[in-house]
Amino acid sequence: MQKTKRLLAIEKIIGDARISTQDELLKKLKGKGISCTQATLSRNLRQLGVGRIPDGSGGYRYSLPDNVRISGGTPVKLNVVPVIQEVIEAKGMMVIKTIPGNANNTALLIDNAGRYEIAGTIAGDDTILLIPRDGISAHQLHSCLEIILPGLHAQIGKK
Amino acid sequence: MQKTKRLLAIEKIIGDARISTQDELLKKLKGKGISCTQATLSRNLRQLGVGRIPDGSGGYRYSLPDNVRISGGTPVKLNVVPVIQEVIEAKGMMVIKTIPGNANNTALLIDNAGRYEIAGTIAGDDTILLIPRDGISAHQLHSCLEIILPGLHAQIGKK
DNA sequence: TAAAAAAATGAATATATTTGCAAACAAAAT
DNA sequence: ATTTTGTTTGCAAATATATTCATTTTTTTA
Repeated sequence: MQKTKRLLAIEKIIGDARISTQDELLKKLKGKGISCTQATLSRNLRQLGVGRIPDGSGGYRYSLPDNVRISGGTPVKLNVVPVIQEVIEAKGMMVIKTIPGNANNTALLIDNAGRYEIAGTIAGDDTILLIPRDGISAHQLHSCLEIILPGLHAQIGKK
Repeated sequence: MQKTKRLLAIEKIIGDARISTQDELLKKLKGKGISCTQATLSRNLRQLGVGRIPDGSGGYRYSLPDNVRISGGTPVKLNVVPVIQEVIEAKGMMVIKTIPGNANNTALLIDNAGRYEIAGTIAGDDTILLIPRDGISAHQLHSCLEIILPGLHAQIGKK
């Protein structure tokens, strides 16, 4: 599944650099060993919800949707991350433990991110089952979660 | 100064309707007695900081920058808005009543919007206290809430 | 108020993005 | 394993958007 990898790479690039045309993005991808046509990028960008907005200095830049913005974007969601206690992989899925009563909040946040990689979530009181789409690797899933909850892994288990 | 009037009209139209091309916008403007060429719109849109983002259903729509978004901006978040029952002002703060068990979800959503106007929120089971920053007027607070939860006021109390 | 400078505009054109369609590929069903 | 169904992709064409240049309009300055 080449597409998944490409989608992730696109988000990474757009989050990190100021990209103003699809051809520019195309070259960056090539630099990472990923190749496709501009037409495909057009479709992918739409699927990812990536917008094109004035950059304030006469040009345009592509911009991740609000709930996916990575680096220079929105700050870490401090209210949410601390509620997560543990992340466990099982059966190709992911089990997320939260402090009591917070599974729903957190699952909602994950759902709202609208990630391609995630087929769905089921939340109890303090446990979420996160079901990845077929073909998504554990690594990809981790990257994806890290995007939704920046700093997640660094914080788990720390007090 | 024809331009100023046009810029204002553009913001209004884009805030209220789902516009997906500049030609479409051109026609709406004509309907309001304002006429210019597509080239001018292209320049104006950039100047206004208006972006073009996927609308979630296969198309694109123009979108006001975050700090200008007015009425019909982002689509209603169906998971959350229907849970709000009532909004009451008290002591310069705002009390939001939800259906039972949903105060946390909703407060979380508000917190995540990362609005400057809001100093913080406290949520019980079905009630949220929203504390505005000093110097924020009731009107500003309302506008701000309307941005986070578009259509909020229109929906309260209905059904 | 007239002259000079700056900003705004339209027409035409260049550039960029999206889409229809057919082929390649992958997944599901038989 | 083979057929069927659905998804992804590239190519070429269609649309949409941005820009150049000449001109007009507005603002500033003298």
